[in-house]
Amino acid sequence: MRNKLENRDLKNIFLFSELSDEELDEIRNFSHLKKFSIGEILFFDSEPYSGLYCLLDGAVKLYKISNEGKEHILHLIYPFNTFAEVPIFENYGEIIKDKATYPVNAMAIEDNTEVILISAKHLLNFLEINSKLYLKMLSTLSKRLRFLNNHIEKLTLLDIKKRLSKYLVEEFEKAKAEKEKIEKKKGIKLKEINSIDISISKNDLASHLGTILETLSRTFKKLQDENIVEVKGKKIIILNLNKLKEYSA
Amino acid sequence: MRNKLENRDLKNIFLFSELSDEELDEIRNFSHLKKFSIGEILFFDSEPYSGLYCLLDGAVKLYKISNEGKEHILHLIYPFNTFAEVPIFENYGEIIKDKATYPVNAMAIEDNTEVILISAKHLLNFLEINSKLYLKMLSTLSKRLRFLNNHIEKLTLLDIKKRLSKYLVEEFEKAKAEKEKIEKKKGIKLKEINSIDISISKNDLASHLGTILETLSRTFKKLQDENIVEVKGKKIIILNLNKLKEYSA
DNA sequence: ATCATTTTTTGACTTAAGTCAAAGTGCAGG
DNA sequence: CCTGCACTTTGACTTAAGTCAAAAAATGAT
Repeated sequence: MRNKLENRDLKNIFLFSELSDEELDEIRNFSHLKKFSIGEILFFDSEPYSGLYCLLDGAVKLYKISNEGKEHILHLIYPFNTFAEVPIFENYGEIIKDKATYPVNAMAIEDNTEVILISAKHLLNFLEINSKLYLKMLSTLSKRLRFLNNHIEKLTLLDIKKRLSKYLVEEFEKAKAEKEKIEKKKGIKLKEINSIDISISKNDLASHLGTILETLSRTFKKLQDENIVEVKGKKIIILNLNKLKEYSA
Repeated sequence: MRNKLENRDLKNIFLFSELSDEELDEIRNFSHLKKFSIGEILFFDSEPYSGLYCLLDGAVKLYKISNEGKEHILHLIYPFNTFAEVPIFENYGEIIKDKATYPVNAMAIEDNTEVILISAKHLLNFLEINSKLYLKMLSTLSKRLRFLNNHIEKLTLLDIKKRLSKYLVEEFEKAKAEKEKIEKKKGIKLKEINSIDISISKNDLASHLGTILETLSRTFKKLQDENIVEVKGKKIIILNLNKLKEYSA
């Protein structure tokens, strides 16, 4: 629980990771901390743009909603990632005219979600002087582009069983990488990972995979019937990783 | 038909539009012209990355293919646009190690498609010295991100009738904007536009809208039966723009 | 523990879109 | 102006996924 924004909060953010304390002080001058409870809206799409967000704690979903109320989650954001950068650069110059809008809706999906809101105008000025940050920003946007590419590929070319399989494999790899990172850092050996903890609601997972809760439930059941996974609420035990990889290929 | 790359070719490209002749000469030093016939592949996804492309003439589709051979077109590229920028910045540093790959497949969809291939390493060096280009690059990527956002929104939240309606409205608006641009430039008055010429094959259009040819055909028929459009081969006459906009909202 | 509320699963049914095959149309080249 | 090939439309059928409703399970407060 933060009451005040500190430099060490900013240090964790890729974009700012190599800045000096003086530079971080400057960033803090045009940033401020905001807190949200689960379900609260950070911003709506089409809302006038106010600035870049960094997530410090909790989780945020970036999503679109159709006229009929159908939702699709484009991104799930976890701590130390930035989001809503696009309007800063899209029509540079226009941001000054306050005509820019957010490209998506953003909602906190955990309690005690803490974010920093960074003024777009000030950041743009800061970047101009600290041009080494441009490459970091370009890297962030490029990675996001590749992510969306892959996301579209999954949505349009794979059926739901394959999409879910792929999601599970990816989450599993992430968890393994995380484990190895901790092992290296602390020099200890942790026990082998054989399951995934789904941190979001099943509803949100369905929406991210481009389907609905019922279909997700049935798809989990299929994988379970084939002895590929075992579903224990939000814990998914991986029984046959190879088969899962086969499906997601 | 170009035999040699000239500075005036580069002038039309947003990224290079404000460079001096000396700077353009430099760019040309690490770029070269390539020509493709319809159906020829510029690059495959997963192929080692060689550099950024700019389209000078013709048209290119950027697409993904599933194991089963299903295709989805993510982008249609028209002259003076750049593509395949992502790998340059994604993991900066890694590009030197030649490990980067293209994120999509690219195929020429018109004869006499002419592109420039710009060496990634050299461009990266050039940008470092001409850092004013960073913002242009950020703008390009940001626009592409918004485009992909909208693309995903359409694919996941709209049915095919709405997707086609939206596509038609967008193409119509584009054609009108183009007309007005010419009118302003030449100071003349052109006759009102009431139709769209679809420049790509119906198959490619279907693939871009996330469907197949037969479904596209049936959907055109529905719009025609409602007296909203009239389909004359590749010419789509817009009979009721308001209704079309209503559908695509 | 018990009850109420939320979340998840299951069942029966509908529907949008895909598949496969055949018929129709148009257009390029001789 | 024909002929052949490619593109497009139409028809009959299948299928994956969505809808609606009810049952079951999990969660959490008292």
